[in-house]
Amino acid sequence: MFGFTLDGSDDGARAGTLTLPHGTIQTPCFMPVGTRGAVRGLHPDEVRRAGAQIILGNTYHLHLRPGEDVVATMGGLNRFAGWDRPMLTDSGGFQVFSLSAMRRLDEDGVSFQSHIDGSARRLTPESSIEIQWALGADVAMAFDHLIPGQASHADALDAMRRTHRWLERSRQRHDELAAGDPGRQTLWPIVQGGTHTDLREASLRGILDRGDWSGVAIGGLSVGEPKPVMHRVLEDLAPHLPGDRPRYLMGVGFPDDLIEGIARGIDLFDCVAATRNGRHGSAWTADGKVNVRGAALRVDPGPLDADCDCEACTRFTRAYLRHLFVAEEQLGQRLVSIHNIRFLMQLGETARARILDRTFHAWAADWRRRYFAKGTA
RNA sequence: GGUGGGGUGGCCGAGUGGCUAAUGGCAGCAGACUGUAAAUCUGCCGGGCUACGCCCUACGUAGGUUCGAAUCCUACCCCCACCA
Repeated sequence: MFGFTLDGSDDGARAGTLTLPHGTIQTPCFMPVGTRGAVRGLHPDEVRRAGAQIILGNTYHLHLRPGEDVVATMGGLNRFAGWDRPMLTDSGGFQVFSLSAMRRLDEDGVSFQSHIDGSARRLTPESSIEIQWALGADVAMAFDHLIPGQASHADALDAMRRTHRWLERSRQRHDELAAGDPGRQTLWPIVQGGTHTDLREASLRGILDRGDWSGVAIGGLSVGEPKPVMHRVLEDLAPHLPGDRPRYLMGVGFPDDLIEGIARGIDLFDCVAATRNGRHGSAWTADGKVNVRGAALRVDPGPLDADCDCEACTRFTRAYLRHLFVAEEQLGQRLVSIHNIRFLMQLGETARARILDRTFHAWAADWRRRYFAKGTA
């Protein structure tokens, strides 16, 4: 039910096939984020046509609204959201980080003050797993503690150890729930440890000591640390990660992050930037970023990205997309979101092909040169 | 024709003697965004410079009062409301 086969590799870069209850996924692959059970602004068919193979949901947000009981009653997250392919739910661990101003952390778990109505909400490793089980995604994530990229060794150590303890509890609860239905959902652990090599390795060791996981996630990156540091962490980790399991770099990234991640053995990515930046009028192209609201596009008859096959690029001009943004028509936000998702999906698809014919690194070098040439990325 | 109100930077609109190149908002321009508290946020926005400072031009027009005026006075032009 949960499998991963390596279809090919090219000096560290990997191409694989991940099997999940709702379908298979060809990697490397970007996963669009649908925090509240919807990829912001988009119809599931649009997300699918952009090439998405799997999307995310979020434990904290779906727990607050509509509540996992509602989702479970309505047949689970897939049916509820009209998405019949694989899904993954984040544990709420990221909200411990992003909502740090309105939560209190203790050893047992985290107490939030709801960002919606101020009410008290509590997440523990056990409750996060219970919520995720009720939501019913193919992959559940362990409840982790991530910290800013500048965190000290001491703080990173503390958070890493807590993540270990919480992983133990997450796994136990998940085992209990999955005992009666082992093919329903798998649980993935998350490597923490900040920017510190010894902690990253210790984190991974602690994870591998605690079970035989069907996938391993790397978290706590792209949270304020310089990009070269993230690259170094990935390089530190690569030799120690199980070769026959998918590797998921959480919360990353931008196009160049996908290239760098893939080059260092990452198989899966997720990031809100494709849709958020899309809504904000920033589009990715092979030649770097394009500010869709910019005056330069006023009468530009060309497509956003000449090499892209998305619904925005094959049908509309840059001038029209700019007009939609200037006029604040929602269609603009949707089209650029679609484009950005498609752009990252295409990146994964092309990288996969290049890995399989073992020309990935040369291709990546060309890609970087072109992407950064104009200095807009 | 009379009475009253008003004319401020691309637009709307504060400001009623110095701290005003002039609050705000809009429009315009540029930028940010990485497991989504984000259809959000930030910066610029009269002109010119040997620019973290200086110089010019500016609050309907023309004069005047004053050390100093968008702010006070006079005349004129225009707009609005009401009365004839």
